[in-house]
Amino acid sequence: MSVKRDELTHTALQLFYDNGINAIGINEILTRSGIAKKTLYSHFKSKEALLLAALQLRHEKFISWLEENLREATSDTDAVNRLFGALVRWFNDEEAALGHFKGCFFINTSAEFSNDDSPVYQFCSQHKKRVKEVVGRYLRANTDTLDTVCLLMEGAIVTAFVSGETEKPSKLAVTLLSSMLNENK
Amino acid sequence: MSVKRDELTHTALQLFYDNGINAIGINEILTRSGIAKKTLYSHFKSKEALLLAALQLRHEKFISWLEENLREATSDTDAVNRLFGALVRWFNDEEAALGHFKGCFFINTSAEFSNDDSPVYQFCSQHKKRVKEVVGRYLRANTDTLDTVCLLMEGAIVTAFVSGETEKPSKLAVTLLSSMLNENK
DNA sequence: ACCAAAGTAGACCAACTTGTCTACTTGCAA
DNA sequence: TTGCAAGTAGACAAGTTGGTCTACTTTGGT
Repeated sequence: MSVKRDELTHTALQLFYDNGINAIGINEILTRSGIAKKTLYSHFKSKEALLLAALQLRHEKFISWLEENLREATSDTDAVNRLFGALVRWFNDEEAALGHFKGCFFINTSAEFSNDDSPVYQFCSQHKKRVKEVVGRYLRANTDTLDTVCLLMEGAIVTAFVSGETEKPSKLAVTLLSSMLNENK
Repeated sequence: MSVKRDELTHTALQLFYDNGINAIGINEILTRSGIAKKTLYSHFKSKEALLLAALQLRHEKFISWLEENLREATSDTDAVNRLFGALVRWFNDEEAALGHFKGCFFINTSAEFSNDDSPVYQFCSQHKKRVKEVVGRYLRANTDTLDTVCLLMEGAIVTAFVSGETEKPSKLAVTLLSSMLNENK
């Protein structure tokens, strides 16, 4: 695809993630990226279309980051350790691939587009499903365990974001899941 | 205080919670409440001041709802049951006191005011602390257990909001916490 | 009955919103 | 070399934003 299109999507993602969608106008994205308005509207039919592209980009970044961190997991316990270890690094801005931590872009965006049949909300919802699928691929345990892992993950992300607790929740999650996994052996 | 002030705060809370802060203009709040602009600005010095009042109102509503649901708890396990039972009812719009479920107002608002030293963000952060305090008052268990309860609670709220899963996460949380509480006996 | 406080309606302001359009300039391929 | 797609700058439209202000009306306590 076009390089300008990519630049726009990147800039949009950065600004949207940092400030929220409604707080950022199209003009700011243009100034920041140094691209003309006409060019933007030749690639995207509206601000919402640009937002969807930004969400797609973030989705891809997040999924590959996740996959990279789980790829070499040797057991369920190991996978859980790797997952929450990676999350803690993300919360502490030590994961360059994800940028400065500002919570989950999809949760944040849902808050501004919470209408059930908005494509934006649906994309966010879908993203969460996909994340669960990826995590599930690295867990031999049953579905309940997978659901629990994801539940704790959401909790950890939100707690890191609004309470600034970047370490403890993940530690608790790991010990909890470890004992859960050992039981079922 | 003034009745007009209260009406404004109520209307603002409803609209802000349903649509997000930046998506709602002052004029919409005025039309919906049938109150004049001058009156608004005689009670609040800015939109942000009105938002803070709405947050305060929601905070009070939420805390008393929580307290009412936990008040008669007879044990830690019972408290956990009551807590997650109440949450599920909230997710399913069966708790009139909290209105139509749209996730956690404080998480949602943080997404739009994520600057660390914004008073809005700080209020949201504080709210979470207070919630933990209240829950803690009904748990004899140690701090780690309290933290775990809150972690699972955040996870359940977010999952209900973006994935529409209103029952299962809470069920999982309850069984998890039950076995945790029995162990430590 | 009176008067001040508190309300009303809505004009107005300057800045900003998304999106369209014109007119001009590049860079590249046939 | 020509021609065209893809870019540029930015004026412009039409509407919305938060907030101020004037002029008028209602209300409740003494």
